[in-house]
Amino acid sequence: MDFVTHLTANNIKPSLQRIKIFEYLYENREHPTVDRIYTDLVGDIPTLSKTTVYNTLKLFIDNGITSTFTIDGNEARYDAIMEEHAHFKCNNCGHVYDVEIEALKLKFNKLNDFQIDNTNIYLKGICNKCLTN
Amino acid sequence: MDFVTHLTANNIKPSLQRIKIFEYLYENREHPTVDRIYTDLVGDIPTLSKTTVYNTLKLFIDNGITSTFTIDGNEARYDAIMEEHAHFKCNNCGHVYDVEIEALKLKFNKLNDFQIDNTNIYLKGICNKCLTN
DNA sequence: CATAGATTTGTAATCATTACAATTTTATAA
DNA sequence: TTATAAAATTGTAATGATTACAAATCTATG
Repeated sequence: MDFVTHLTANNIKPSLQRIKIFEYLYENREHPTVDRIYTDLVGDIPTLSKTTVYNTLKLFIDNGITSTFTIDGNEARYDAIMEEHAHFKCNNCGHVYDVEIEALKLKFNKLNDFQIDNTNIYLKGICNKCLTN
Repeated sequence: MDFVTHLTANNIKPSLQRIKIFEYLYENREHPTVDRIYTDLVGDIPTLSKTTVYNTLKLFIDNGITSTFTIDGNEARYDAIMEEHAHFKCNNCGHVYDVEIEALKLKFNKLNDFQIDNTNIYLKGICNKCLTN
């Protein structure tokens, strides 16, 4: 993945901050919060501002290379992966898993006359690791 | 629906505030926010405090007679209906629809070894009314 | 090199939610 | 009934994520 090319291809001028933030999102699949992104990157980019992180993520979302969702209505979380998938949060260990969903379109066929642009699925429960321990 | 009985049956002492708030939720299926609930009820109960609305909704949720979800990660919304259903928000008119989902369990069978306690599905797009106008 | 425009930054404001202590109400016991 | 404890309600202040905004910095172009 060439981040500069990816940004440019999506009409985003590849500044240092933008490259680093997208790189972080792409390599860190833990659905980081703004605070986490900022904390982890400010070592690399000492002048980094949290506002820049917000601005940049908004830009990414507007240009379709990042998605956002919230867990329990708290802080927003970000994801560079655009393939549609669900999230599962373990109520025991707190980890958030990505969950593949294949028959997504099929399921909501009853909404024939609705145009579904965006699907957000968020599951909660206990993960397999916690269940077997 | 006898609200006093319903509250009592769920281990909630039926105070005036609790009855009124649950009644409001039950009769108003527009997924109201805390602010909306407060604003609409403070006429009835002039001493009502927004903190009470928060406390009461938390109590309802803990006792399983109300569910909560968020739209676009903004304010929390509340729902007295406990049957599992999805929400669809029209990006044009802003209305939030309830969407029935039948094969809910089926869909996530791949997560065989995960225990799914809670499913939250949130769709966005354009509703049929807006499409035909 | 100079200037305009874009980007980044820091600070202050906003807004939903929570913490917490005081007040009021309700239930229980003498 | 009255006194007292417990529960519920309330108001105010604090928290924390996000946004607004203006100043500072950087980049590209003539």
